[in-house]
Amino acid sequence: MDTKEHIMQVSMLLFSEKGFETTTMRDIASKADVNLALINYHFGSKEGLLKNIFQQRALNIQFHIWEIANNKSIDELEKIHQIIEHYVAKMFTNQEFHKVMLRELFSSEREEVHADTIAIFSENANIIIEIIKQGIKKKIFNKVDPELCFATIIGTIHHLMLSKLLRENIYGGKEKKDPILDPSFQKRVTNHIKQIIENHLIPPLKIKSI
Amino acid sequence: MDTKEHIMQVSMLLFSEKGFETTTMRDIASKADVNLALINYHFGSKEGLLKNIFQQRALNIQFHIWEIANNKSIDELEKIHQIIEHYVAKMFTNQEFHKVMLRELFSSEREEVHADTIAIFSENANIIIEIIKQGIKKKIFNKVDPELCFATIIGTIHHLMLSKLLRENIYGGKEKKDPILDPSFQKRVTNHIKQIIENHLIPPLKIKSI
Amino acid sequence: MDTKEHIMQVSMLLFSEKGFETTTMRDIASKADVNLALINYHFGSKEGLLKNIFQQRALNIQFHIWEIANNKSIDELEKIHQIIEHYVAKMFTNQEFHKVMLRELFSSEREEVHADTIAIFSENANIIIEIIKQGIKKKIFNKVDPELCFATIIGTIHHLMLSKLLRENIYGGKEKKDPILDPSFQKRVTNHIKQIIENHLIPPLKIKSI
Amino acid sequence: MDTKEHIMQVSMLLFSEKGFETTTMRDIASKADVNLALINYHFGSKEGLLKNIFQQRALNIQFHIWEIANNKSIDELEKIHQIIEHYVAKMFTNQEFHKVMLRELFSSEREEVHADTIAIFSENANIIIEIIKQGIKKKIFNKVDPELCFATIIGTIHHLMLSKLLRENIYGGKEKKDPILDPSFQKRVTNHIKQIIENHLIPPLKIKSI
DNA sequence: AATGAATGAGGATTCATTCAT
DNA sequence: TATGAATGAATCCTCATTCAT
Repeated sequence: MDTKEHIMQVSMLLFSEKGFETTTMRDIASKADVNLALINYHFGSKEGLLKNIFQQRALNIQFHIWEIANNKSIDELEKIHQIIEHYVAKMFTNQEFHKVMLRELFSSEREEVHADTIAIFSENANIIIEIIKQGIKKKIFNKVDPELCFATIIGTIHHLMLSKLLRENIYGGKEKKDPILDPSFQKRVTNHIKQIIENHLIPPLKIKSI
Repeated sequence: MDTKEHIMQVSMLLFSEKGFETTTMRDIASKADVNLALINYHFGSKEGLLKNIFQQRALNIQFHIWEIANNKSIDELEKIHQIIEHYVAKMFTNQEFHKVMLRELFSSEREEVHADTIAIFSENANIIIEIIKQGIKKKIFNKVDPELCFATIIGTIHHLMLSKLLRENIYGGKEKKDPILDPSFQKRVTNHIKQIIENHLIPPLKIKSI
Repeated sequence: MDTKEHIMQVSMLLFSEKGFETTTMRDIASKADVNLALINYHFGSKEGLLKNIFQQRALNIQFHIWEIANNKSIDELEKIHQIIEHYVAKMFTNQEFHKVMLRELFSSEREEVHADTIAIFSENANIIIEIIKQGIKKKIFNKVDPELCFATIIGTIHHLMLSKLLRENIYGGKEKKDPILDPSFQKRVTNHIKQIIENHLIPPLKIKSI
Repeated sequence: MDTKEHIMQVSMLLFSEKGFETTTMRDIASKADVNLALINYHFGSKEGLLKNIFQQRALNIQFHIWEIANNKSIDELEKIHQIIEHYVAKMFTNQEFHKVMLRELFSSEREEVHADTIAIFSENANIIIEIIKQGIKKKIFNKVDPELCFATIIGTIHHLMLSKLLRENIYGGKEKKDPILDPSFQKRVTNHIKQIIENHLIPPLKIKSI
């Protein structure tokens, strides 16, 4: 269905901009230029629409993380690096969807969607946490706090998704321009996270002697 | 006015639990056990109520950060440490208010409130960023990315405020118990952020030679 | 058309269970397992479907009453008896249709259908009323109220069609079981109406002794 | 509340004319000349309005029947006569309410209301049935079918409530005028039911001999 | 300061129906 | 004959707000 996909695109945009409750069915219908009743025809309800959006997208995020984790030809540090790169890239290119997802992670209003989102999210978290634990076991990594390392990685990225105005003010430089679409900003963020995590994980130069 | 304060307390709780749009005036009136019309009488409107909550609370956060920044008897690293400690403590003890604030940081629906929140937030951000820049200038710190260091500090903390269910799943240990009220968790978080930031700011090779 | 007939059967069942307005086209389509648009294709509209159901069924009820009325080999009392028997039998075996009919008799919403139903019904009423008048004229019957005798006959039967729950409560005995499908209940009802009407129509003093 | 009572009056009229589902909240609001939202304010929902109407009225019907049943100074036949008189009078003067009630007796859509109505109705039925059983035991009455005697009494009355058009056609005489407001018709109905029931209950052959 | 009643705008959803194929 | 998509009108209800007291 072309129309169905179109409605999902439009509503994802609106949900990401205005939030779920603030976006009305009329908003969606008018922006997508379809009949109001058609949305209910295709998705059953407003919440059904949201669930549909999630089902379609949520899984493929998970898949790539899993692939990285199971790549036997790279070590734990490289895995973490690749995951960071992947996460940042996904968030920056799929902003709308990830804003919607972040909203549902935050808000527990739509219980079912909330629980589902948390479930997917937790699985990814555990993959990353396990990699770190493995690195510690192998003594490649310091004895860090694996869960909170995850919190730092994902928290840093999420923080940058919070608000356009915030990005303009803090990360937009002198011109206060939203850097989200600037590819060099994406690189800057990736590097920062990689380095701060590496500096924390890897023992800082133990045997520097003559 | 005792009643006024009572309404603000109750509504802050509700806003933090259910979000601003989902919380109705009737919810507030019934939970606060006051007449519906009285809320409008005191605060003018629902949004007026929100603004009132912010005005009352937002400033004193700012004040303490500013105080730390201007404490001439401590160096930049110590300033960063104290700020991290302060932030974590505030967030954990004032959960409700900070959830509401985080929501308004995220959502741009109520433009004025959003802008005000961002403004306050940005000021705090700049204070911290300036400290880091100062540290770099003094060559106490590495040449890190000051803005993104702030993103990491605040992002890590905010991530832990996102959702009770998330905390239970990822940070709740085997019993999956929300650790937010556990004082040792607060300590754990503080230490993690302090260390990860320190490892990143301070040149790894300090005295490691003969 | 097999499909057409099938749709009518299914919709009659639904109309009798839930009423006309409460039954939706979707209900019918899904229960009959046909496409929604097909119903409109065949019957023009929801009301068209109802009319079709009536046209198909209503006439043959009338016919039999008329036949009994014109049977010259039986007297008026016997005619009344046969009509009672016929009515009760029809109502009990064709419950669904008669519930729909009773509904339309009661509700004047769909004016045309209501008027048609009343028209058919009134004709039958008049046939019965005429028989009673004839009996009075012939002095076989007492000087009763012919119209209200009809009201009693038909009212008693209709009362038993009102509600399953009512039948269970009042006529279901100790086990509160709906007696409508029990053939002995049908006999009991027939006998009761026959007797009460006979006791009223026929002069009580039959065996004048010395 | 005067307004509340007014809304109930108006909606009872509309429900009796058009039925519950066909009557819209807008119909009620406009006919009662009140704001649409006010109805929900007072009654919570459309069904709440219906329930309110029932609660207010249903009980006092029951009370009078019970009083008659427990009057020790009159015999069973007199009790039946008084009940018939009472029922007919109530139905004719409170047409609207009784039409609404009859509708809910018939329709099982609003389950709770249906069950409540049946419950009240069944209680009244049992009072009457018990009187008849008592009469049979005392050998004042014939061995009739007590439940179906009740069906006849109430069925005859209900039949006359079914439809204005029906009354005009069958009971309206030559001018086809709805006799419901004609007091002589009420008397005629009362007498008919009294007689037909008496003829059935009381042994026909009393002392008719020399 | 406080209240119960009332309001108007707007919410999601459901409905019978129609269209294009 | 049959269908999936689409439509417009109408449904009940909820909301923040205001009014009179």
